[in-house]
Amino acid sequence: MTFALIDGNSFYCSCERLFQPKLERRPVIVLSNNDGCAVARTAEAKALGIKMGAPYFQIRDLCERERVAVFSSNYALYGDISRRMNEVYRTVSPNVEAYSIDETFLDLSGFDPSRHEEMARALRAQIRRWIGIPTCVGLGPTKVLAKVANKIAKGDPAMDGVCDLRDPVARKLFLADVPVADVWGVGPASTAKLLAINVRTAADLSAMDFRLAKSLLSVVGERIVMELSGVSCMPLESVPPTRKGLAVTRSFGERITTLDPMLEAVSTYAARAGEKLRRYALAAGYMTLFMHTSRFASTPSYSGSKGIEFSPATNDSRKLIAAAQSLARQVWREGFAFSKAGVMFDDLIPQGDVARGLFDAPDDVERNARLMTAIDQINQRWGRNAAIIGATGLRAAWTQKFQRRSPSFTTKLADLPSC
DNA sequence: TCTGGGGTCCTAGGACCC
DNA sequence: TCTGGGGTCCTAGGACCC
Repeated sequence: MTFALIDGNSFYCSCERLFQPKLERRPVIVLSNNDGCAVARTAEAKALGIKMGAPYFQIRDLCERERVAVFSSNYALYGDISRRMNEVYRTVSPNVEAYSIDETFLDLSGFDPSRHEEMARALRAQIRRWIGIPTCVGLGPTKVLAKVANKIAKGDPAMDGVCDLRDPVARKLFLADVPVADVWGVGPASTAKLLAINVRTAADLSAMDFRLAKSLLSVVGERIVMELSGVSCMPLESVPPTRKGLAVTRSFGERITTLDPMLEAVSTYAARAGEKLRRYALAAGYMTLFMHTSRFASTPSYSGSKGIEFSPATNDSRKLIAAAQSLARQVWREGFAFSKAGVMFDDLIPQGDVARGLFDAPDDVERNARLMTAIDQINQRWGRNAAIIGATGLRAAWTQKFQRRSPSFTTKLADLPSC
């Protein structure tokens, strides 16, 4: 087996640079929703000491002083660029797994092994030329090793964007320099356990007795050890598995202290979740609503949630909104400043499998589905919120802040770049 | 006083990912 | 003043069964 993992360098930042080439050498960061934290940083920004997840208010002065270009996140743009990159990958091989918005695994096993590295370099050059995004590629006999290889390529400019860990001898040397915390699947809790028994590097971990790994880190750890030692046990998933849950949750732009705006917010989230469900042709059998105060605030804290079953399962926004409002009234407590709320859906089934409710006339089911389709089409054509269902909110104080959003260069006609 | 030995299913919570 | 928004998988433990 040979896996390649290709991903965009500082992906969100690179997307922002695409249309503003003058940013090419400047530090760039992209903020999370609500302009909360730094979630993407270019090499120049990392060099300034800006950490992943750093709250923006803590680094604002630094950013101004160092002329860091700061952007609110623009997921419409990043999603569109991501889609184009995957189109290019698929011209190389149909055996492609789009793992995340900026990472894709390719299975190169069908090609001549002596050409794998050359293919990786060619693909990288092609993405740079056609789409403009700089990338790195990791090659390995397993997914975990391809991930490690990719990380090594990122950290060492001398590798020119490609690291090949297929050869076991070379691999041993490379892995000895990789901290165990940098291995895919090894988080803070596992790192602490491993360091406690003196397993410090990826090489140490790959040499670990896999029964010990299992007792310490469960089957997840066992799999990682096997993959690191070159035994593939994580197959390429070219068909995405059916999703199990779906959520719409948001922090508020301003704290919510009264019930009405809360009802408005959760109704809006429920409507958005309805759109998502219909886009995937799914219906939900269970809904959970939650709201909580800020975990950073010193004011009184409260966190509450409550669920409700839908029988039959539904994706009708009006039912979702009614349920969200009813749950929100039950969870609501006076006297708190809420910072976030959300709706989550489980027990998802294909829309076509929904049993008709006992009291629904056959025509109703059809009619309701047509109404939802119509709303979705209007919103798709005329923009989100062109058609809304009563009680969902639009420009309220609680909506999020995106003060530094770039234009939607590729997905909105009005934002098309001009010269 | 002594009080079996399995199964299965479900859920909550932890850990990890980007 | 200001701290994201999604997901998945695994395990432990309780409920329940015979």
